[in-house]
Amino acid sequence: MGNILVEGHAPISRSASEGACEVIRAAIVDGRLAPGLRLKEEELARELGMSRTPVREALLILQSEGLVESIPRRGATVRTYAVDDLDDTYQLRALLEGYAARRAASRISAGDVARLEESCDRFDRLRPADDLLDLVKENLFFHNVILDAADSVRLHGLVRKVIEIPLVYKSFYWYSPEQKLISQHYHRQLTRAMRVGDAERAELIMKEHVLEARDFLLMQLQSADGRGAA
Amino acid sequence: MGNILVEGHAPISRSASEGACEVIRAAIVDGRLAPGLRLKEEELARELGMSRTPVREALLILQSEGLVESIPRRGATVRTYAVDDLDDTYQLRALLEGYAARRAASRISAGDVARLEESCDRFDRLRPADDLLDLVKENLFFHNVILDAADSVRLHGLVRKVIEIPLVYKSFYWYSPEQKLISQHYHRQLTRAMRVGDAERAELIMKEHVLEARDFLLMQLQSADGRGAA
DNA sequence: ATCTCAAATCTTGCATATTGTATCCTCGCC
DNA sequence: GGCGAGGATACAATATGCAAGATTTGAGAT
Repeated sequence: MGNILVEGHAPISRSASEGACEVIRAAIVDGRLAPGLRLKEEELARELGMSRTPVREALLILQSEGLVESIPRRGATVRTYAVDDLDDTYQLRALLEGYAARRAASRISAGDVARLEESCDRFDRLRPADDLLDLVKENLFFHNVILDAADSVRLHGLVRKVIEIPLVYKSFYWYSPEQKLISQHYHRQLTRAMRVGDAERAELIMKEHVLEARDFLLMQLQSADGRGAA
Repeated sequence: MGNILVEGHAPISRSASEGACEVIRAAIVDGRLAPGLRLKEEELARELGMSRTPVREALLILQSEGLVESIPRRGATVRTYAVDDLDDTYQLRALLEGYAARRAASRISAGDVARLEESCDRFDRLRPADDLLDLVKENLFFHNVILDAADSVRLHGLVRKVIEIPLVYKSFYWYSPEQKLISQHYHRQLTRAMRVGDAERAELIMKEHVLEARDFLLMQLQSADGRGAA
């Protein structure tokens, strides 16, 4: 690998381990490190300009986050997901994010509602043709505001654990302009439910929103032929 | 600490890190390592008969599991829970275990139903006076069977992350014979719902079961005076 | 007697060395 | 010519060593 890890921005993090963890996580999530790729400690250490120890620690953390699989004595690889797994994951995500939306609806501040509306506006203006990553990020931002408004550190952690999945498995979604429109709609509806504090409705919409994303994703993956694991 | 870590049974685990992890986790969960206690790498390493490296890795894993807190350059401590935190945790547990019960009801095998019934029988025979730990473990076993029957690795992982809380915070529950009777009842009802495959009912009962546990626990903690964090 | 500042000590964080194990390759044997 | 044993190799797992940072303790001053 040709030093795809080191990006422009300076390493803000205090400890080398955390730095390594962030860099590797980012690389996995946005696809620079492809699922299934072998992660050799020494190689990563060399690229990151540190010794193997902090790399080991980073891999350990990523493993417990579920982004990395590690076979004893054989090293670590970027986790691959089977279709079943994705199904499972998205159902959990629907459950948890639905709950988050319900909680958020009765706690959210006016400021956060405004933030949601701004996000919707930005979302409207984005074109899939422009940059897929922007869409993904805006979507993430929207969901994050709700998650924060739910005001439960534990819930936040759990959801993160469930939604942090390599981009490969997500970007399919946004290729379709109709899907983007539908998401736009759901985001607007969610924002409305939040504004008026309708918790039940918020939960319902969020669940459906996530489950539709799952359906679409699974459809894409299946039609992209029978190879379940990517 | 006077070697409270090394228990009788031989270390089955292959790697030293995993072994350390299991031993320390067990010690935390069943209270031999009290919440708030400082965990010094060298001390643990000495007691476990290994070097600091695997201990470090174990602590890292336990940290991501939420059982230990670690301040950079200041070391790790056994995590303490505030009352708010417990509330939060139990609500999530209700959500997740409720979902698990729902899934399990429509998938569970006859063998697992039998296992649930046996667990109920054993539970009936236990007296709080005997050994609190037995009660806690039997309860854990019951919930685990359902969790397994839900047949979702991810869900299992999430629940584990949420229910693995030092025993200190749980044992209160069983001090009261009435609470034990009520739990017994819910376990029986859950088993019945599982047997007939009533998913909605199973979810409902499980949620109520967990939420009542929360209520009782919070009541106990609050009446045990205002010291929220133990 | 108490407060403050500094040195000594303790502890973590990272690096490097060593060991152990699994895989692969090669050479000899069948 | 194919197959298996033994060695070479690559890599992870653990140990050890060293430096930087935090905490504590003690001496001096107020």
